[in-house]
Amino acid sequence: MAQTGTLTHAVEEYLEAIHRFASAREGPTTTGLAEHLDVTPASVTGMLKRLADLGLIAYQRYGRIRLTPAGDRLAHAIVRRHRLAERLLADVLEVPLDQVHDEACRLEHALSPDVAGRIADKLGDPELCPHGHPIDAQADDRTMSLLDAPKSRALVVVRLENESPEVVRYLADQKLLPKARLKVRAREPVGGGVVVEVDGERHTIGRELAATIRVTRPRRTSRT
Amino acid sequence: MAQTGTLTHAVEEYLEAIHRFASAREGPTTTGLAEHLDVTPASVTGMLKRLADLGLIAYQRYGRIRLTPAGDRLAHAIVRRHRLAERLLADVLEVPLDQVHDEACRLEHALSPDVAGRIADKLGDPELCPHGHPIDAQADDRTMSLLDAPKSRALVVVRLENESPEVVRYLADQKLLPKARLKVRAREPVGGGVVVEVDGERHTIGRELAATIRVTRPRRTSRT
DNA sequence: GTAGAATTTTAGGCGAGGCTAAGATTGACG
DNA sequence: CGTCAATCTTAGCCTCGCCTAAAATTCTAC
Ligand SMILES: [Mn+2]
Ligand SMILES: [Mn+2]
Ligand SMILES: [Mn+2]
Ligand SMILES: [Mn+2]
Repeated sequence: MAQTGTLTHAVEEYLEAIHRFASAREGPTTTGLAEHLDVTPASVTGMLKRLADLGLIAYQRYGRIRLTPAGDRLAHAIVRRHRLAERLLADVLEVPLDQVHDEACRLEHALSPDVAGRIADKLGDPELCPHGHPIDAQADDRTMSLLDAPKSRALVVVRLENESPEVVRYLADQKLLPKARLKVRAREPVGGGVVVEVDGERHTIGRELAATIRVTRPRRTSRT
Repeated sequence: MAQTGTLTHAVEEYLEAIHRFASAREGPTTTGLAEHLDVTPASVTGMLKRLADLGLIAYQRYGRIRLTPAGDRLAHAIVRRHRLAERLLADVLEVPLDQVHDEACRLEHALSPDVAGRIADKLGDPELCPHGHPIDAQADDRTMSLLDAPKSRALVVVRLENESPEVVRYLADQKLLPKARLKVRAREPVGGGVVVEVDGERHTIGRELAATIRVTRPRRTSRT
């Protein structure tokens, strides 16, 4: 059983990745993790064994990958540090949004619980990271994927599941960052994209990308 | 020849340590580095070889350890990130001074040049770390060790060469942090300490500790 | 149900960076 | 100058985390 302070960066990175897949309701797979972490599937298998030995995941060969309660607790702590780091970078240091994720992904391993707490204090216990992910409790999720969203209804972007620099930069150009208001105008048939209207303009978002954008009907309270 | 982004944390940590010894006019030694880094002398020898292969230090068995120009440039960059991190922790996040060094010692490896630059911007290009070490150029050093300081003259603490939590906490208690004004009142004979008067009170500082406190005659401009 | 494709795991290997124990070198001192 | 303690290096070993190539398993389609 692993102790909080004793995890290597690699172990933390795997826990974080597994947690992300699970949160996105996507079963973590060997290949998926390999792509996400930019290592080979063989390396993932090796680490999965080690994580299982540490009691952080439940797993047997060729089987499902799931965090144990202990692994989940640790993963949450890591993701929390990541998101607090993102807020510090974005709000205090004014790092451009598309770089924020990658920078935080290194910082998260260097933040002590104490410093993380001080960041939260300093920023007034923010609820969301700059991409719209909750920093603390996962709460119940009333969002839907942009891919599944109904046509012609007012919608708000809640969060971006894909935080890579290219995606964030692209969506920033389209004004599709969290809090952006939009409507789905059309859906192109057979594998085509989603036509959205945002800020008076229409763009087409490809299926794969649309699937990673979570939206909701606007909350009455959020109309500033 | 090593590239900036390609250094491992361990290599960075050794460069930093070697740089610290050199800055403190103390020749870096295998044993000294081993103690500082909390590894065995044998491990240090192994790493020294690797650093020599990388062209970062000039060194041959049983010989002097010196940074090459390339190693020195990298070491400076690392130490600069360390001290900027310290200022961020101390000034923005209000981390207690005695913890600041250790936290920064992990953060320094996770800061990109871009983020380091933004910290410097945000803080208005600070000149000193919270322990009194210069963040950029080393400039000429007019300080002396408290151990060598003349009796009965007004002195100011410039910096603490030893930034460990115990030392910083102890000196904070004695009000001997940078900018503190003091006078040497006496020197105990044979290995004894230095009796200083600070803030109206007298304390005795042991030889070893006194040697790590750098002081100077007060600059006329610094009398606020 | 089975062939072929996709996925996953094993086997074997490597470099980084530690360790211990043992040997080499240096240097201090009588 | 020689001896002995301190310092430093070598030798041999270990774990972590990655790799490639090959084998095993599962999934998909017919
Ligand atoms: Mn990460
Ligand atoms: Mn985020
Ligand atoms: Mn460090
Ligand atoms: Mn400092």
